[in-house]
Amino acid sequence: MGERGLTPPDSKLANRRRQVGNPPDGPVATRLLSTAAHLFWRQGYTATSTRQLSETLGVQNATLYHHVKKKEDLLFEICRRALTNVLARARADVSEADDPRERVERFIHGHLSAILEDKDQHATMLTELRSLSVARRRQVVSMRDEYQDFIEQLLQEGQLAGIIRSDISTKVLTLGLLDLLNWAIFWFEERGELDVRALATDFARIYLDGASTHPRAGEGER
Amino acid sequence: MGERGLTPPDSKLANRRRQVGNPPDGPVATRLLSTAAHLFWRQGYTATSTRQLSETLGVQNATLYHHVKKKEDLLFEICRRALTNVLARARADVSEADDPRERVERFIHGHLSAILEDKDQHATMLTELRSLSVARRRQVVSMRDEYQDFIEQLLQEGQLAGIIRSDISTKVLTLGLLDLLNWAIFWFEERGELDVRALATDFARIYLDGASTHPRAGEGER
DNA sequence: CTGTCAAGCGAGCGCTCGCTCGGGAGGTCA
DNA sequence: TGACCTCCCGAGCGAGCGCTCGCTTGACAG
Repeated sequence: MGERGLTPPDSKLANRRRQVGNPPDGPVATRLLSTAAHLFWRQGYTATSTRQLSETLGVQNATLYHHVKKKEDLLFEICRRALTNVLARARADVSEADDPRERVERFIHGHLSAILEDKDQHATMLTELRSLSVARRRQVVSMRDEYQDFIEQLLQEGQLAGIIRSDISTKVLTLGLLDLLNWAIFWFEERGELDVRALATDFARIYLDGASTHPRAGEGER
Repeated sequence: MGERGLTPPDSKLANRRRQVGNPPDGPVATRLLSTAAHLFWRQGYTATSTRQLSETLGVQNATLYHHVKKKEDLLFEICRRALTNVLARARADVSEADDPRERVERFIHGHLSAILEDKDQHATMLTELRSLSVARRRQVVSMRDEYQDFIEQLLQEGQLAGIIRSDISTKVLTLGLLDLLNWAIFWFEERGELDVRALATDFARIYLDGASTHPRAGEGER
């Protein structure tokens, strides 16, 4: 747009910008993915132009293409990292406990922390999958399936141990849990009255013990 | 907006189109919103061009603009209808019962049915809000808030009646429930082994009674 | 028979998109 | 010194975007 008027025609432009610290600062390469994720999440992938991205980074549009081959590469890498992160976090947290119920609780805390502490990345992965090419989408989906299998296994362990109900299929239990957790990303506020740990505790209670008081209506007192 | 398209007294217009051998059939005005919603949901709002939309409808791109003033009008109308629908459905279903727990169960069934039976429209509303202009987004968000208040009230009734736990804030209980229900839209398959009613029953069980087996010795009581 | 109007058309305007090109500045190292 | 590399730049290409234009067609009311 009107950015031509902001930057004087100066050959030492790059140097000067680095000294003065015009944009956010730090090498472009390190800020690239997080900046892209931020814009993609706020505006959507297709609605974010490479020009806006480079402007936010404080470089020319052409410079972007020194670091990346295509715009889509950014989205792909964001999705890949998001899933790698959350899987690593979940595995680590779950492995810290032996009790089946505690393992589920730890998963809930780990998953929620992972996605809410890097909302841009994870939200982009959750909402912009369809903008990837078929081949790459397949790749990401298979990573997502792997993650889903991990949770399914976790819940199945619980079923076998008798602490997770078996009258609902593991699949529905898994997808329901992911629904509950993932989409807090849409409304959770870092600065709100609720912190991540408290929310995770509440969600663990709702998911495991239910929103109703106990014992269940229809069984016993009323 | 596209309110004008209440279907003219079906003339030989459809005939003419049928003779020429053009696509799906029926007056453009009646297919406009559902076709748009379908494309928006599959590909995203920004990624769907007006040319692709008109091509799907079997008309020239210019004709589209006889029915609609701007592309964004379509998105706005889709969001408005989605929220009007789901609110009407929830109100109707809930009012059929007096028992607080049964009211919540009916809400779950009604909400899930409403969104899964018109996935295109509701999914578009859920995922493409950010593409609306500020003023219109505000309008849709306030409709959404109204709906959320309705649910919050429903759950609060339950809390007062003593059948919904009070150690978790009504807000979190509401948002958790909406998370659980809404995002089934991403993975639910019409043709799958699970039908909407069965899924709603499972989700009602998970939400109200929890995924763990009962009773939980010692805690969770209130 | 005529005037009005919804519905649709082909062409194309002004603009932005993703991406490319040839080249320059500065650092490293033989 | 000079060959090479990384990082960045200004300029701009072809394509596609949302949207508008002047015009035609067929149904129908007076």
